[in-house]
Amino acid sequence: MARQSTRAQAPRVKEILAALRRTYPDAHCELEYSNPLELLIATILSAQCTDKRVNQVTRTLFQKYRSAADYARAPLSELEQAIRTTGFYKNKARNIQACCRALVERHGGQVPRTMEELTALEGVGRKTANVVLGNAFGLNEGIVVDTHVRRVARRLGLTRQKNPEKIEQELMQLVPRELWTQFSHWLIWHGRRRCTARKPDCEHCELRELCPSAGNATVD
DNA sequence: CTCCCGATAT
DNA sequence: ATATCAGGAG
Repeated sequence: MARQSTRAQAPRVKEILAALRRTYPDAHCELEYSNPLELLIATILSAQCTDKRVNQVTRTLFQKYRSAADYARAPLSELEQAIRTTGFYKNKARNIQACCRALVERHGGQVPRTMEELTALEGVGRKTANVVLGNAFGLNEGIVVDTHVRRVARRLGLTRQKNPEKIEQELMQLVPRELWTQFSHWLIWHGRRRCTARKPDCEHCELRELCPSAGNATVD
């Protein structure tokens, strides 16, 4: 049987967007930052780690390292220890340093504002680039597809894809561009508060009547 | 596909 | 004990 076209999905998508807006009117980036560089570093640290822990680490990290040059010249072992509790700390420390050295050498110590320049940085893929573009610069260049967006979008039947880039392409066809950044926040908030990975709370879910997985959210 | 990896909820 | 957490690179 044919899967539903994006055109056939359109009315249901509008209802889902309205319900998300109604349920999470204050959804926002929960990583704490005060400039684009801090958001870039926080997002690199957020891989397979809770925002809560990232914020715990960055609160002190951002006092010690204030510019790309600060990370670029720091002893690697010192950087590793400072971020150790976020996990994957050797990769993350190496990526942050290489990334910041590239910022100093190619971008005058500033964070670039294009997808191409961002994803050319070490440790920065489309997900991290979309977080920075959308939240630090207010640019809707794409849709953040993290573990929550992937799981919730699949459970809601908005995509059947598993590859994050294919999921992003399909979601971009379904959601108006001016909502891309908010849409990511809505799905992430929903993924954390209701549609959790291990024990989704379908009984109290505000999207229950719009969700094909309600009651048996077996999709990962 | 595998590897990287500590902290926490279940 | 084990799954999961705002992924990316080889």
